[in-house]
Amino acid sequence: MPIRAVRGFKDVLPDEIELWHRVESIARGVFNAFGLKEIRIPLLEKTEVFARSIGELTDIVEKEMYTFIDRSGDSLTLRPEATAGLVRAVNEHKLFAQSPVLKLFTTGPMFRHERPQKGRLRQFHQINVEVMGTKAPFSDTEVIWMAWDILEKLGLKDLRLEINSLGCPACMPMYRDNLKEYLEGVFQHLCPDCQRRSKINPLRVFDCKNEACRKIMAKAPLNREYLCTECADHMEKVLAFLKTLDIPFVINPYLVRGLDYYVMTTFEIVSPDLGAQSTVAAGGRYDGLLKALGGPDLPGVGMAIGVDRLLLLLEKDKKGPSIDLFIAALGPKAGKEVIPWIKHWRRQGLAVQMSYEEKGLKAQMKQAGRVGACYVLIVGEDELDKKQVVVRDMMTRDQHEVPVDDVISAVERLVSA
RNA sequence: GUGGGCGUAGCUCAACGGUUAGAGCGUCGGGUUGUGGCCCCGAAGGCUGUGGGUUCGAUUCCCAUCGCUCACCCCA
Repeated sequence: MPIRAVRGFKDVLPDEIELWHRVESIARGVFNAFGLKEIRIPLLEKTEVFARSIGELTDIVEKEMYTFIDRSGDSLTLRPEATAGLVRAVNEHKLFAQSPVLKLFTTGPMFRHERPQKGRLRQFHQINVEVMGTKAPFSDTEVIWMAWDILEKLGLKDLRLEINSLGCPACMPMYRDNLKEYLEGVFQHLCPDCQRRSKINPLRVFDCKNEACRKIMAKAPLNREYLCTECADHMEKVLAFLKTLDIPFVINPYLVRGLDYYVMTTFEIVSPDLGAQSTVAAGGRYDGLLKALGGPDLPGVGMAIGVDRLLLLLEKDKKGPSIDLFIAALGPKAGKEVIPWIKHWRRQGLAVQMSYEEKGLKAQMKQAGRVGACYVLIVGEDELDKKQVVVRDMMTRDQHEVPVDDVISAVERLVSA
């Protein structure tokens, strides 16, 4: 049995890499337009970074983290998400002292020990955006806008933006208490799952697929009735900006985030083509997070795009590899003669290949075709005797002779044309 | 963690319980002794995931195990 990759960890093979580059380059373009700067942070953090921010009682912290004790006895964790570590970094380097508003992005792998399924890997990749230092509703909208823009530029169809306000520390507890009270009243009528949920994460009961639970929850109190005027006002402005930008949305009063630090605006962008794990991008506001990690009381809003899920939605276009020039050298003498030329062309940045093995011309032509060579240079004993080499255009199948002394510039002219 | 589906060539898949487990694609070679793609011919490539059991005989049926996958849960 050959050694396999770890469960839930996937290789990105050469055939797929072009898609990754496409996603990354479009995202970078958008971030540049929105004035974001990139930050790169470690994959490993002290466990408390996540425990204190995500929430001790969340599934992520309770049963999904890759946590271990290292050789010096510290409890470390492979990051299950980016925001906590990023906020830690911002705090540690006092980046908020440089400018009142920080607009940052980062990309990379996250790790959660879940059962793998479609759109859910144990190592998965996110593109993260964080805007810190402002409570302005427009910053919420801008974060959503970036996610929407990237997905749209990638040509995704049928996306749905769902949005909700969770309320702030002033009004959220009021709603939670009321909901809990309601759930306690109907407790024995709920399914076992919901009985559990009602204690741990009461909002999740709204998501239950059980018919009886749904009926019960249809009469449950809704959070929008409990939003304080500040939160309601904030939400209204965020939505108004979305309308101005022609970004369609639906309000989903049951939308919850799985991380404790979220307040007020929360959103998801879902695709109908993804199966059960349909969220391509999601995010929200986390005003208390910096403070919770021992920093100043600065607000923040952010989002994450699930890159692996996004890639499931993109068409793989199968245009194979392509290089500028393939050199078919026949015989050991030609093989040697050609090396200084290759050195020169590669220095110029041309993509040049030749066969490692001494093979017949037919085999080399075949290889040239496979690697997608635009031109083939045929160099054999005959050519060297005549001081002429043959240049073949693989598209038109035309070929002509070029003097050996002129070959370097002749090829450069052809390729640049 | 729980449940369903599936494990046969590098890939996609065939094979009523019955000879030597096949095909397409890909790879390599030949047809063309120095010219790619199309065509024709040929070759290499398999412990049928693994271990037990039933049977005269198992890729096929049963059990276990491992892996993949989808869903629950949860989330990007």
